[in-house]
Amino acid sequence: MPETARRADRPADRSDRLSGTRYGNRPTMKDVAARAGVGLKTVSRVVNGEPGVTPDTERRVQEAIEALGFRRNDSARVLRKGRTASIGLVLEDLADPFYGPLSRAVEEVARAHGALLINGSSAEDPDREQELALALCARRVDGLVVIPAGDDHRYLEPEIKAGVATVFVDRPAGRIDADVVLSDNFGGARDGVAHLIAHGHRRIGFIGDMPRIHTAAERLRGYRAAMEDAGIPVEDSWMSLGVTDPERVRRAAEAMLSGPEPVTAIFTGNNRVTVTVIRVLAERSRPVALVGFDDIELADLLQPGVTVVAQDAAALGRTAAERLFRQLDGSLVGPERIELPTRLVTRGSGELPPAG
Amino acid sequence: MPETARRADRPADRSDRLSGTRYGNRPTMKDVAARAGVGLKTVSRVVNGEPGVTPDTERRVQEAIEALGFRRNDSARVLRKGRTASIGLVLEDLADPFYGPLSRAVEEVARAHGALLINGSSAEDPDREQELALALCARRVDGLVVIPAGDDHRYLEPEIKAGVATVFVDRPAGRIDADVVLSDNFGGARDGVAHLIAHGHRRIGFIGDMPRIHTAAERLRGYRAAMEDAGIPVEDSWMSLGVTDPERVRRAAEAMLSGPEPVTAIFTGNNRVTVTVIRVLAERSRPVALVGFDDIELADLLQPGVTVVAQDAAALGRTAAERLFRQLDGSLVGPERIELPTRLVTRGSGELPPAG
DNA sequence: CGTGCGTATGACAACGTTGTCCAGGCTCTA
DNA sequence: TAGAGCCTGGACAACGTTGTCATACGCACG
Repeated sequence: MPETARRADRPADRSDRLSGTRYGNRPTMKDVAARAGVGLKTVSRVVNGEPGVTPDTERRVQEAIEALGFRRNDSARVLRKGRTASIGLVLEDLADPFYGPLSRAVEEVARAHGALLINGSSAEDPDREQELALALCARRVDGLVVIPAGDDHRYLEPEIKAGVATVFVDRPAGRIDADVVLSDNFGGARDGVAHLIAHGHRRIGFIGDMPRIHTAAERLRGYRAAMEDAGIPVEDSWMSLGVTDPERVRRAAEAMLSGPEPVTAIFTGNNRVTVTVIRVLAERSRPVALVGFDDIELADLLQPGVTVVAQDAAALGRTAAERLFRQLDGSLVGPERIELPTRLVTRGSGELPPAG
Repeated sequence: MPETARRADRPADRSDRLSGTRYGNRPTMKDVAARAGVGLKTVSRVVNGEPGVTPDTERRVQEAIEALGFRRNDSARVLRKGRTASIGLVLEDLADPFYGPLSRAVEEVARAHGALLINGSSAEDPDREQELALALCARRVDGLVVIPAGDDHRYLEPEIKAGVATVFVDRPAGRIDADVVLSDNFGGARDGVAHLIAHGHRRIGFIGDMPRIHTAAERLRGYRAAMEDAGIPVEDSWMSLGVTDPERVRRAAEAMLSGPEPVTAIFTGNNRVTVTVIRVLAERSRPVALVGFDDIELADLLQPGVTVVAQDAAALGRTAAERLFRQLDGSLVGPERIELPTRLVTRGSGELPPAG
């Protein structure tokens, strides 16, 4: 059945919204032009605020637009103009409180540049990250902000070569040379652990994510560095890696808190781990010091307040997005790695002296 | 200067990325066809997995696609096909922890239907909401999930008429008839306040947002209803409306906790207010009961644990998105209002007996 | 009064894809 | 072996917009 016939026929078909292939007979510039009795291009001029239209003509066109409920089809516009004024954000999990502010910051920068934000969660799955990133490229986003889930981003090479501005955040890109914005994970962790050492701790536990994740590896490295700087040999039983789900974190924490020589302090490698460890410690009578990487909400209201190494998620997002738009300006020379400082926030749990 | 000339010229121009109007010479199906020595449509068939291509031809095409780094231009596809396989989400603030899970839930449903999610924050500004929603319509999203900031949505009428599926979440649409998915704000608040009354409280304070916001009004109504059911006359000094920024919440709370007849319990109208009130109460020696609307993270770890009326943000998002895709299926009859139940989570703060 | 110029307007092609339709070559059967 | 029918592949138009270019008109000036 030809398209045109379908348009006119069967207006009462109840599944019209879907089966009507086109956008339910949306008016086009041609329709507006016909109604206003002007040429197609004149409508285009009015819609885009281009000069060279008499006030009288403009008024007629505006009336027609109003009457028909016309709205410019940006798909066609994009096809013609080449740029979409939209950027993509691939993150790990929108529901994670860390990414809310980050995402919001990216959005604000995009908005300031007149661009929309399209985003999706990779759920920490490299394949899904790739699928998502390429889908965004197919939509011809002008740029891409990616929080890597995988560690090989060569699949983006053709896209970058084709002009898609790309910035990686939170974790570095894998096997390609690209802009990266990250927190000083190493320095932050080192400072946090040094803080515990400064308060007299020597047996300090570390619970973090798999070292295959860059941030986790860096934080572990910071832990080791601080211990080494203090001349404290690290025992294997103090470290628990690749552990994030609450049950395993709980077991790991309990393990290092038991035995003849339990740890007197714990450094946690991310917010989810921190929360679980707080629960474990709350059930114990003997006080254990705690410093966590990433801030958590209400950390100051707990007893004791939770000392953390805080990252500025919003600053990460903002910096990345700004860098992306500067790529689009063409005002950047080459890929760069930007590291943002972390901040140690002391609230009590990190200042507890060693017990036992 | 003609487009084609520009393409080829000045490859070394350092602002190439921007000034090159087109997508940096991206290969098209035509290019792939030429390289593979086949017709344009054959490439289209291969890309879309349509039948009618010999394995040998398909292989040649695939090789050409690989070699050129071709990626289908979805803008053109959308223009031709009419549907974009993307939906828009207009929410209040991505950084608000309430909207993270909601947004994520919408995304999951979209993904299950093969659609992408484009979103933006209205920052509680009706004009910005409208601007955003219409921008999404210009992109020809198939559907729109809106968390209203304003109370007049007639501007969406032409869009809805043109076939844009639309669902409002968390707050009802203003002045148009549309699908709405919300929490039982009235019932939840009433139950929460009744809970306090059941524990012996009579002088119960209420701190909430401006009643012009639907959810705030409903929660206030729930508060009043519970009090009335218990035969307790409400004094004006117990209620503080339109107060959300921390400083003013603090003053409001302190005011109702002072004087000759202070309240012995407080019901807070949303999570931000709850958090501030927790801080105020933490500084006081005399225990004051507290029930908050919206759950907050780590609420169970505080002393006492915070009793809340919890909404299921993810369920709101999921329900709305599913309803949206059912609109697109054409399997729905008319607009409907769906109310999801809330859940009272007792953790201690709401079970404190009246003091003084 | 004619020429020249500037401004308002419209005709037309192109953007990259997909749907329609037709041609040519093949197989299968009578 | 010829004709019918099927399968593969390609030519072409269309989607709605914008950039380019040509035209027509009005006005000032010589």
